[in-house]
Amino acid sequence: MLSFTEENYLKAIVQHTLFDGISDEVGVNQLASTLNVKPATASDMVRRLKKKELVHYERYGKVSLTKQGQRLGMLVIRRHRLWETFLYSTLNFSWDEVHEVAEELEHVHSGKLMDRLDEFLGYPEFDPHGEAIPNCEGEIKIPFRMTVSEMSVGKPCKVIAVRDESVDFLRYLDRIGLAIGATVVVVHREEYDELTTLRIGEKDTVVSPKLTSNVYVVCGSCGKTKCSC
Amino acid sequence: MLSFTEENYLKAIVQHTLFDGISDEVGVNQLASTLNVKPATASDMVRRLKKKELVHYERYGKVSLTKQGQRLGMLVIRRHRLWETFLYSTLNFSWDEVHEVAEELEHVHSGKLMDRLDEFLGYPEFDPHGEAIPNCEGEIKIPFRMTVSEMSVGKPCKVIAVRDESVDFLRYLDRIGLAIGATVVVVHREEYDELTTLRIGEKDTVVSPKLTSNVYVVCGSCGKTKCSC
DNA sequence: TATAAAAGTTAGATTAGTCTAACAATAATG
DNA sequence: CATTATTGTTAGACTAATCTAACTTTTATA
Repeated sequence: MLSFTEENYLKAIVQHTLFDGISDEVGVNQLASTLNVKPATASDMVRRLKKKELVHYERYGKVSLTKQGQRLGMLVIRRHRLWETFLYSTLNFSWDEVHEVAEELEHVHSGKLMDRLDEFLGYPEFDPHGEAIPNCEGEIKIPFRMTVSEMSVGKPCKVIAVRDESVDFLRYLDRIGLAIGATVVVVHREEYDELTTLRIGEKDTVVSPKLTSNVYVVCGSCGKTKCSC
Repeated sequence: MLSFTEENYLKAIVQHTLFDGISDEVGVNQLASTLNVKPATASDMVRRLKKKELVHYERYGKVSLTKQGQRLGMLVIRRHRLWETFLYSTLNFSWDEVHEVAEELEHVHSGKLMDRLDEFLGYPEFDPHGEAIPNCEGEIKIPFRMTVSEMSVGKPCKVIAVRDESVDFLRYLDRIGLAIGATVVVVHREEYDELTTLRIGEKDTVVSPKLTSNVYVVCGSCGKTKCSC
């Protein structure tokens, strides 16, 4: 049985290698900073995960997941996302409240519980932030996704998910009317300071690259990520 | 914020002092044995709980709860019993499966979550074992209860709760048809070996004092614990 | 009431997870 | 390519929760 800490490390490694996927490996310092621990701590822990055959790792090298490590990490994420969905759809939490509570619920180790909850929720495909929910084997289809920052000017597109789950970010989106399913158009992109003017509904809002790079969209006409509309 | 361990100690002290209530204090060894730790461990821990002002305690003395300790212990029990009810009524777990999972869920610290869950469940008064659920202040009406072992011969009575939540015990009850709400009659009580013959529905079953002392009942005619029917 | 049994404590060790401070290896850059 | 910056490691210390082994206090009983 994995400890909370071990599960959090695996989850963080999945995020860096599978999801934010520039590379399938991650550095110890990077890991330390996502987990809010000092590099020394992460360095120790990575060696412990290696001994348990959950990660591949060599001294001064990068960290990547073994088959088993990936499976277990994905199951933590499955639990997290199913609980978020439950809190949002069944208990009427708002989308900025669910993450924090799910951080605790995700460590409850009962496969049966998660399968029953999944059934109760009607086998949802996505959590309240639009992220896909892994199946009970820890498998998931990771779609190639586009952010608003990569979207060409004038082309309507539809919001399908958000990457950042922080309360501040999600409340900000609520304020400017940006929700999952909303249609947005990049009205203007200022090269000088990278600010983007976004049309959401009827209203134009100027947003930062920090925002645009955290909102995933598909083409508004064909619904695909890569299209020629 | 309390640790899992601290919460488990408080819960155990509540069980011994408030619920199994012969006395409002409990010994260190007794505590150690319910928590499956060595006396030395419990002795240390009790001193830590005292420093946090959760228990009253003096060297070589007994342990009892402070106001705060009792409140926090009762809230753990509230969470446990609400989750049990959720697992049983919403996710269709059987009554012998709920306890184990609830042991993990009870440590999720979110008052809002519990209040919303309570609302979702329709403010249940009792968990699947017939035990009362404390309110969000940690308060509860502890009824004076009678067990089958105290019931007089020939008098029909109704099962309202069970004390033991172990899988073995609950499956045994299922097998002999003894459920919450069932009517039972003590047909015969053998003084020599304390075995009791119980009529459950149409069938007579011989049971031990271990069983009879773990099943709570009320009078079958008037529904009260103390009656003159 | 003296002694044995039960209950409880203390000292010293262990493991998981964390830290700081000093050091070492690798990568980036003038 | 030498120097600096970044990244990662090691050593030593700390806390929470546990253990064993030896010891002490309280309680029960012969």
